[in-house]
Amino acid sequence: MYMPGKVNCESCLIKSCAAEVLNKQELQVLSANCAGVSYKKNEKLFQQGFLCSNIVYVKTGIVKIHKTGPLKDQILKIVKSPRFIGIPTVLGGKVNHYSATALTPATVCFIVTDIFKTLILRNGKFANEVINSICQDELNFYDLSINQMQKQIHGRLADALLFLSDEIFESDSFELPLSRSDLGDYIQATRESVTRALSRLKADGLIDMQGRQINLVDKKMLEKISKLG
DNA sequence: GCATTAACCACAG
DNA sequence: CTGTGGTTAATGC
Repeated sequence: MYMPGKVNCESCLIKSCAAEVLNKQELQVLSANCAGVSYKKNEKLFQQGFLCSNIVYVKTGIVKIHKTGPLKDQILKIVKSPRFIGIPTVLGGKVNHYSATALTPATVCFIVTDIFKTLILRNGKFANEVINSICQDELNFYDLSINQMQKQIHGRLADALLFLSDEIFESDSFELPLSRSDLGDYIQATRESVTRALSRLKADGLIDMQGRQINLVDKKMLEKISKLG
């Protein structure tokens, strides 16, 4: 997982919306306090309960945000690059309240916390972008929560498949980056229930599936299941 | 009661 | 890591 490298934020092609509004001098400061790191699949970017020293910007790859509760691990959300993760931790505390793990190979920039805070204080536009992304996150999370609370397993699974298809892969056919058990941690079900629910979808001809290769055949129907719960 | 849902357990590839 | 089957507790007619 180690391969820290210098980065140049000015010429970075995958700048965040927030970094987009920084001026030249600010970008130079950012570059000087930013380190690029590559991760392999299943490597942890940071871990719950550990001191957090940096803010994380995911440049490429897909990452899961997860947290160990009283009983088991739960996946809070799956995010696609480019995206900041861990802003609430940086602004709200010193210890990670959750973990982040790469689901695919990923490249990441670590930004020194103090620099991030300084940019927020100095540049209103930057702060505004950061707030926007936090708000978006919160609204999305409300939706996710309410859906998970009120739907039963078929609805939750349909939600997850549609989410992966629409938001993450932007394709009807993709390879699941999660094991059955992980998928269970994501939709609040056991791995057995996930297996059965997936088999059911396959048997009913709504999806095609070989191992982790998924092809959404009847999206309309999946949306219906998602709606009806 | 009876059916449905989904977790738990055990065993097998 | 997955799939399957039997069992079981909770919930709703």
